[in-house]
Order: sequence, then C-alpha cells, then structure tokens
Amino acid sequence: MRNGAIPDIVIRRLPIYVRTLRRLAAAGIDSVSSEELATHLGVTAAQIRRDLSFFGRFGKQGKGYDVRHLIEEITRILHLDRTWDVALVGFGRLGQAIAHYRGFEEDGFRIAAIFDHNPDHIGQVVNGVVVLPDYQIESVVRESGIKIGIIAVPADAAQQAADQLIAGGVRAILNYAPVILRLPPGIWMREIDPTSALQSLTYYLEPAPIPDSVLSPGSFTTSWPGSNGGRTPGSFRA
Amino acid sequence: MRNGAIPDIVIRRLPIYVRTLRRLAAAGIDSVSSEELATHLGVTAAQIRRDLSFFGRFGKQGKGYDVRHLIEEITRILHLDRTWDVALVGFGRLGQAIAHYRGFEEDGFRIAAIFDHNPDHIGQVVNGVVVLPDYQIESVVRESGIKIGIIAVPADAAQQAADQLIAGGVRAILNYAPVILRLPPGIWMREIDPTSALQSLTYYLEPAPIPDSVLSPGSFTTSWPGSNGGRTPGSFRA
DNA sequence: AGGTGTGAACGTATTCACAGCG
DNA sequence: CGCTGTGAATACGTTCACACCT
Repeated sequence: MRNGAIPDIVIRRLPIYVRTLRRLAAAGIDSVSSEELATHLGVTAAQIRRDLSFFGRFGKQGKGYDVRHLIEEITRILHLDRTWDVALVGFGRLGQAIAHYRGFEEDGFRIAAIFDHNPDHIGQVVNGVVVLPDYQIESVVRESGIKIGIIAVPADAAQQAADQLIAGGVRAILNYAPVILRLPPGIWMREIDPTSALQSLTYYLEPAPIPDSVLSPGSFTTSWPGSNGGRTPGSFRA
Repeated sequence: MRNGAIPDIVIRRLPIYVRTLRRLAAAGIDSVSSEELATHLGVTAAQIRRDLSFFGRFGKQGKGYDVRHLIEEITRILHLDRTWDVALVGFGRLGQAIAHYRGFEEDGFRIAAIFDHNPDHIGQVVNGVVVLPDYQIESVVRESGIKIGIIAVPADAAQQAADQLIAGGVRAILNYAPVILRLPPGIWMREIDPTSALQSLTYYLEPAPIPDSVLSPGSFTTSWPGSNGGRTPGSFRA
C-alpha cells in the first residue's frame, strides 16, 4: 500500500478495471489472477498489481483476486457507490444527444440540470428536467449542490460555461468543446475530443489512397498475440 | 530534427497545436514564440519546441514561428491536407448524432458510408449517404478505399464491427463503444469514453455532498497562474 | 537582444524479477 | 506450488539551461 498522491493515470484506469471485472462477474467468474485480468484488459499483469497496490492489498497469494470484492473496493475508491448529479451546459445537437444517453444513468450519473443560451431550447423537458437559461447556472448549481459539469456548447462559449459552473461549486468538468479551458487549481477536467483523435490517427495512414491492388486480408482477421504486439498502442495508451 | 519513431503522445498533441495556431491566424497574428504559444496551450514552451523538433526546424531564432507556415507544416505531417473518407458503424442514437455532426466535415473528414444492423435504420439517408446493412461493411469499405472507421454500436457488437472494418482495409479506428477492442498489429485506435472519464473524476470529489455552508466563491473566478498551478492536471495530461 | 533547438538532468510510469505468503 | 506485492531496473516523457543563430 503506497502513500501520498496517487498518479492520475492510475485513477483513469480504475473505471476500466471495474467495467471488465463486472463483465467477469456477469459471466459467473468469482476469482481472477492479475495475469488473467491483464489478458482481458490488454495490459500487463504487473501494471494491474502495481495499480491496485496503491490502495491496499486486495489479492490472495496463490489464488488471485475475488472479483466481487475487487469491484466493491474500486467502486468505493472512486466514490461510485452513490449517484452523482451532473449539470449539462448546452442543449444543441450534442447536448441533446448527451441528455438522452442512457449510459450515464446506468453508471450512477444523473443529469439533474440542463442549461442553454438559446430561447428556443429553454423550457424543453428531458426526463423530467427543464432546460434553464444559462444565466441561472451559478445559482442552480450551487443550490442543488452539483459538483460535476458537462460542457457541450460551441467553442467560444465554453470558457464562460466553465467559469459559471465553477462559480456555482462544480469541481469536475467533462469538456466536449474544442478549446483549452483555463481552470483554477483544484478543478479537474477531462476532454472529449473526437476531432483531434481523428486528426492524430491520420498521421499513421499513407498520405495518398492506396490504389487497391495488393490488399492481402489474410493473417489479419484471425486471432493474434498478447496485448501490444506490433506497435499499435494498447487499449490504454491511446 | 530527430529520427526514428516519433512518440504517439507527440502526435496526439499536434492537432491541438494546429487548432490554436488557426485561432491565432484568424486573429491576424502571423508570428509566435514558443513561449506565447505555450501560454495559449497551457503547456511549457520547452515541450512545444521539443515536439516540433521531431519533425524539423520550423522556427526563426530571435523571431519565433511563422503562424501560417507552421500550420501548413503540421497539417502536412498529419496528412490533413486532403479529405479523408470515414465509415461509420452504428446508426442508433449515438451514430445518428455523429452522422449529423458538422464538425468532422469542417476538419476534413467525410462520413462516406454508414452501416447498421437494425432493418429500421437501413435505407435511411444522411447527407446523401444511405445506411447499409452491416454485412456489407467489408466489401463496401474495401471498394471505396476507406481507411478510417468509427464504431458507435453497443458494446457486444463492437469487436465484430472492428473485425469487419479491418477486414475491409481500415487501419484507424475511433471507438465509442465501452469495450477493449482486440486489434492486430498495424491498426491504430483512439477511444472516446465519457463514462469512464466521469467515473475517474469522481475520485477527486468528496464522497458525501458538502452541506453547502462555507462555499467561498472568491479568488476563484478571477484570473490565475500559469499552466499547471495547483495540481490540477493541465489541458493535455487529462 | 531575443528566441530556437537540443544535450543533459530530472521526474514519472512501466516492467522485471523475486521474496514471501497462503 | 501459484500468485501477490514490491524493491530495483528500465523505459519514457518533460523540463532545464545554454550554445548558437539571426
């Protein structure tokens, strides 16, 4: 069991561990070794053992980890043993898609407030939540004790949305806008940026379209080596 | 100018550099020092200089970088000086949101083929593109020479979607499904995973809702220190 | 002077390899 | 014996600091 600050990169892997462990549990598996779990995750066994060792000693020597127990532990570490209210700013196409997405709810996040600038959107109702004008962000967020915000507004409105959320007491932000947000210390943020993901992937593609000649689909579709075979970054690094 | 393989993490930063440089260009700025650019980006000047040095010597001593020229160079490095056709698999709520998203188009990506399993979706038309049955993925992707795929299907269908895309010649995948894809060597992938982003953010929040007493909003909303002040990970690390 | 490009130093993350426990 | 937990070794990424160029 380590002490001191835990690296953020370790924290970011924990949700994936939980997700995988849940699938194992659902498949009726109640014990895994770090080696088995590593295979499912596409990482090394040493990494899993080291990551978990930051928080405690959850394994049994010679046996492995109890799946259900490990799920509970990580769930507790991440504070996922409760439902979190979230404020969504932006109810354009993207915001509406997010508001209707059932996945968040299943994983313990509830969109408890929605804000937009456009009068046409204000007053609409999603899952019992009314879209409010954006000038109410600070007060509503503070009064409802919301600590998590999702930003789904155009780039030029994102910084202001962040400022208002933070003024209302939000301390964690999921940002879908393609801008770099300036955040005060103590505020945590993750970015969702599909466009730059695509724009970095093209680096690895041939500049010109290949004149569909020698396209050998053999050897490919079959099974294949462990995690990180031929220099494609594994699931996590990406 | 370095040689050999360039770290993927450097590649992933380049699109953000371009985005920021474009904003500067639009603001009529035609020259920046690494220091100025670093301020805009929330990273260190040394990192920018080092990153760029992997590809060439684009700066002028005592002057900085020519904005327009640097945009061109990075655009060329990333192969963004053309339009890329993309295959979208999945036309449920998420897939439809992606299909309608104008942002990709603006940045040089064209959704040129759409596939789904659900007969109700097949035959629908978006921007002149017909939704095709998923068993046609491999052949259509191969015949149209598409190298980039977007996966927006449920978790349990994602691996098969990936396999079919790859069988058709796709070499880069943007995966929205919450599963770890097994990919053969030579295939590149990025994940879009809002749920686990949220689930890792909650680690940093108090487990119990704070009884809204001392919520000092002072000192906050104002301006603040350089990039990475008080231990919130900067824009990039996140 | 002003700012790049880069060796060297540093810090962080991953992997090795094994002592020790059940 | 099998597998964890962890020091030690290694690999990787970032930052420092300065020679050098314009």
